[in-house]
Amino acid sequence: MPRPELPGRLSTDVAAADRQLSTRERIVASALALFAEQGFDATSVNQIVVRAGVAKGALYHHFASKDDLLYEVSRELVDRQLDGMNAILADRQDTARTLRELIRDLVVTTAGSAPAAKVFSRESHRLGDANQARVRAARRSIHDTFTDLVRSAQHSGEFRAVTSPDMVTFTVFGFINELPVWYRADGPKTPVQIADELSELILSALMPAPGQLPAEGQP
Amino acid sequence: MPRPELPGRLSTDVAAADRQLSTRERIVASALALFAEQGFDATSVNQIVVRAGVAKGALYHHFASKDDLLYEVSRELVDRQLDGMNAILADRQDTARTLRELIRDLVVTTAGSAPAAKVFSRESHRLGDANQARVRAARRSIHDTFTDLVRSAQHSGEFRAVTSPDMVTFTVFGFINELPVWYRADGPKTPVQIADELSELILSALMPAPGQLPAEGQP
DNA sequence: GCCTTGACCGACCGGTCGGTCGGACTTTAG
DNA sequence: CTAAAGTCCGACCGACCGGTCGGTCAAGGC
Repeated sequence: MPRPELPGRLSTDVAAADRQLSTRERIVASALALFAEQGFDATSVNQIVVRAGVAKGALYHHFASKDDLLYEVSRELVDRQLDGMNAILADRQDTARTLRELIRDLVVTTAGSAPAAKVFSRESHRLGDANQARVRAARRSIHDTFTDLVRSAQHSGEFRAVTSPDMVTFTVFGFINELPVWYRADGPKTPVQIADELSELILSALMPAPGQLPAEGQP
Repeated sequence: MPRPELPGRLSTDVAAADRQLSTRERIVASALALFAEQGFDATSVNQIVVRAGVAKGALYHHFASKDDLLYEVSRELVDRQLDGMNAILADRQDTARTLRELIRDLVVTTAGSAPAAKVFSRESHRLGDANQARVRAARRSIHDTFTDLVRSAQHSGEFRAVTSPDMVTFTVFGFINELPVWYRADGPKTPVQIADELSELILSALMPAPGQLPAEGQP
């Protein structure tokens, strides 16, 4: 009767940056990277645990299922977007400036979490019903807030009604969702520059005046 | 020794619309529908052949692999886009009008092939290297043509340089790629209306004048 | 010293997957 | 008529999948 090998700590070499992370965090980081590279379904839980340098049991000790792992990744991203939006909406300025800040935050957050954003836009439909509902609700509220902002500014005459408010929202979020596909951190433009160009494009269409933001210390 | 059942024509009830389609076309249609509903990886070749009302062997008689099926779906879509673009570019008008027509064709094509567009934007990265390269090249040429059009119009002064040309392209194609996610054929707007609103938004930002296209029969 | 607890290990399981293949039917050519 | 080519059938295969589970072990309370 062969005596089984004594189990012990694994000694796989995990990326140096992951050394200080907890087991749970290493699992999430591995999963995120692999989901972004290969897609959710094409990634096996074995690949995840090997990359994280843990055993399969560790994964299922921290998460109920592979789906839960996808939810964790999605939740982190959406929470970050939601927090940013609420912070900006908290100290409200004129609509044009608010819109600029909203776009800037969205672009910076998305660019900074490009893998998560890529995974989310590609795989969110693979979430289980309950998790999907939670994430979609948050997502929807972001969309609606954005649309309402444009709508009310068009009503008050601050913006021209070149198009319906939904089209503006779809345009902005279409851009945002596609960003992780082409954005490179070592590309020629910083996220802030990208955001400002997008704002300029949108506001040029929406502002009745030549489209320039009024000077900072306007009387 | 049990005598095996004699193989014969299947008598599954395929959707009436698919009756006149060839076996090959039925397979592609089934695959497309299932990929759009469930995703590429989550769809098994068994599901595809059952829905198409054929046996597995028929699928592998017409296609080398499941990947090939995804390629076929992608290729059809990209070819359609490419053809539309070339037709519009063939009888060249002023840039603004060309851009409008390009956007209109893109929106109409995408809305009309919403399942294929959805599958393509979600799963194109799962294509094998060779097929992926082919499709990406076609895609790239569409992007580049669009960008060049904007760039040259900005150079000549026909368009204002509110943003760099790439941002305009990313904005338009971000919108296009996201369209199959929210577009409903029974929604309040027709594809043409959607296209015209998008054109209006983009051109309002790009045109030096108030942003209105000059009246049709202008003196 | 002993017992509980939470973290983690890894062999193992039932089931499904993409893909194969020998053969049988149908159509076309001669 | 026969032969060859083209089309399609479906049982079968080995690999691999997500998930389970009996266990090990270090730390802390008593």
